[in-house]
This record gives sequence, structure tokens and C-alpha cells, in this order.
Amino acid sequence: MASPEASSRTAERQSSLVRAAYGEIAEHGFEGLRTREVASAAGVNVATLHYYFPSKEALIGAVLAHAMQRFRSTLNVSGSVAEQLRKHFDGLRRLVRDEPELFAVMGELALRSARDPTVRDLFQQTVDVWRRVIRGLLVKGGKDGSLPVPRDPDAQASLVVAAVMGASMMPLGRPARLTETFRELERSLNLRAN
Amino acid sequence: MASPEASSRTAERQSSLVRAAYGEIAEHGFEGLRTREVASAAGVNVATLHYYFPSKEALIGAVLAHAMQRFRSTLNVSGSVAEQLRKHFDGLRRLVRDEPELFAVMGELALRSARDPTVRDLFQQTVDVWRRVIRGLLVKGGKDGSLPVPRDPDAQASLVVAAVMGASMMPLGRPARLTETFRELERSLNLRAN
DNA sequence: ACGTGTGTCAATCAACTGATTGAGTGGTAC
DNA sequence: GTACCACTCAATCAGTTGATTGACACACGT
Repeated sequence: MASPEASSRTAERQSSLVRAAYGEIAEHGFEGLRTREVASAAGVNVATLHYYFPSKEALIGAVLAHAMQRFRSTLNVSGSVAEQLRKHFDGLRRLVRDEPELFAVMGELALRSARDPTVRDLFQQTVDVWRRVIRGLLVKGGKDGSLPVPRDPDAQASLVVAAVMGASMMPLGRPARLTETFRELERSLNLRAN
Repeated sequence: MASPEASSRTAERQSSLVRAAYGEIAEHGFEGLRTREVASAAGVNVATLHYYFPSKEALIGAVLAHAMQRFRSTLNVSGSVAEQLRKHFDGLRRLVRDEPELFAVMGELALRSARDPTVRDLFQQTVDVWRRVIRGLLVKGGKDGSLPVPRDPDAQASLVVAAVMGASMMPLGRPARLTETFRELERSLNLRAN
């Protein structure tokens, strides 16, 4: 044990490498992810990267965990049911605006999840939690009368998840499309008057 | 000119290489696309591939055109407006079931379109045509009374596009999710009674 | 002063990748 | 038969990639 801050220093270096990899993936995709570039962006040597992460895959695993945790943090909201749903959408809107890289990375992870079991497990689990939260809110809103009783809460939740993923993780043209999609989604859930 | 079928033989070889590349992308993504594998899957030498396509990028361009044309072919439907929309969704469902590789490839192309201008142009254009077709049907259905007059046809069309892309191009868990999403989408457009 | 463990780097390795080369092969025209 | 053509291949090239190596620097306990 060299010093008391040794572990925190290690954690910081790892975090800096993960953030660098995160940015590289957002910019170039997995296809263009190079350990040299990651190390360089983090301001260290390639060997240093391999000192903290035994392999490229281990680094990707850390990026995966980081992205999923980042996304899950948007699921914690409070208030009445309708309010929670509105807040959830507002939070997503803000996240898309302020941190578009997160969705670029999540899109890459989504496609990779079809081939990489490690990615699939955590990614699918996160999406599943997300869908259950939405489903739960819809059902709860139907019970307390703040929303119409849902005929098919599973299907509604699936639609929300699919639409948000499609709109945010794939480049669909002008950003106006994203706004429209969110607006219509809220209408279809009776969260909007107009 | 060696023989009258020389050009058709060339076209066939090119097509076979494109289909091979198509399958490779569906299976391994752009990240795992190797010219050697494509040539091998098509049963020819790497040099033969480069005889028909000057570069890997040219091959990708051909795959792009092939995928987009394949998708556009689902947009041609006939009948009353509501019927056209229903047929459109049925066609999409069938395509997802019978040709899932198409959507895997389109997902890869969608992400790549953020970085590759060539891909972006054709891909965005295709998505745009798609959205306009849906929007047009919704408006027309409102006019002839077969559908409710849409408050915001642009937003509705955007929601459909986003939801279908999210549900079909990204692995969202069990296939039931896809069925649910389509069902709810049809409900939100008043194409379903229940 | 000395030894030890942590962290960092330039240099290098083996494997891989897109692309090219030169030598053919078989068919066609004359 | 021979000159020419489209086509194919094994072998190879140059550049890239993830990962490793050996040397070195620094802090700290003794």
C-alpha cells in the first residue's frame, strides 16, 4: 500500500480512461475504437491503459456499466403518477439535449448486444427495468384515476421504449423529429391536453 | 465483349458478393466486416472481390443501395387508406419475421449514417420518403373520413418511424415486444377496434 | 542510503487487414 | 494455332492493431 489515496487515484485514472473510451465510441463507434486513441485522449500511454484494464474488452465492459448507470439515474423521479411520467419524459428530453453522446453510445451497445452476451445481459436488463417502471406508472395512474385505465400496459410500455430508443439512438434527420416524437408519445398516453 | 451474357454474369457475381457482405454485416456488424470473409462466403478469392468492387467502401455502398431498395419495396400498397396503413404494418411485420437480417443491416447503417455522408444521404432520404408516405396516408384518411382527422400528422408519422425503427432494428428482448409495439402503434392510429 | 512496490513510457511483437501483383485459365475471334 | 479477352487465384505488401516488454521514475518505510 503506497498511500491512502492510491485506490482513489486508481479509480480516477480508470474513470478518465472510461470517459475517454466513451467519447471515442460516441464519435467513431465500436468500429473505430482504438486503444491508442483512448489512451491518447486520456493523456496516457497505451501500456498504462493495459495496466488498468487487462484488455480492450474489459475497458468496453467498464464503458457499458458507466453508460447503463448513467441512464438508470434518469428513472428516479417523484410526485404524482402523471407528474412522474411527465418528469420522466422531460428528463429524457434534457438528457438527449445535454448528453447526446450517451445515446450514441447506447445505440452502439444496443447493436453490439446482439453479438456480445456480456453486453446483452446488462443492456437488456436495463431496458427491462425501464419498461417495467413505465408500465408500473401507467397501471398506477389508471388506479388512482389520474390517467385512463390502460387496456394493454405492456404494449404501451413497449411502444414508449421502442419509440424513445428509435428516436434518440438513431439519427433520424432534423432534431425536430425528436421533439415531435416525444410530443406525440405524450399525447398517446394522455399526458397532454392539446 | 466476350459473350452476350458477360454483363449479366458480372451482375450476378456482384450481386452474390453484395449478398455475402449483407449476411456478414447482419451477423458481425460493420465492426466485424472482413473482405476475406465476404469473398469466402461468396466462394471467390479476395482479388476477385476487388475486381468487381474497387474498394471495401464501394462494396458497402452496394450493400447500402441493396438494403434501401429492399426496404422501399414495402411501401407500395393499394386499397383504401386505412387498408393501406394496415397493409403497410402487415408488410413490415412479415418482413421482420422473414428477413430479420434486413433490419440488422439497417440498424448498422443507421448508426453508420452518423459518420459516413454517403450512407447518411441515402439512408435519411429513404426514411424521409417513408415518413412522408405515412403522413400522407394519415392526412388522406382524415379527409375521406376513414380515420380521425390528425391533429399533428408530422408528429404521428415521426412516432411511427421512430417506434418501428427502435423495435425492429434493436434487439429489445423477447420477440413479443415487437408484436406489442406494432399492436399499440395501430391502436394509437385508430387502426384497431380493441 | 537502501529496498520495494506502484505507475509510466518508448519501443517492439505477432497477428491481422485492405489492397495489389504477376502468373495463369478457359473461352472466343480470326 | 495464335492472339486476345474477361476472369481467377496464390502469394505478397504495407500499414494497422491489441498487447507485451524492459527500463526507468517516484514515493515511502526502514
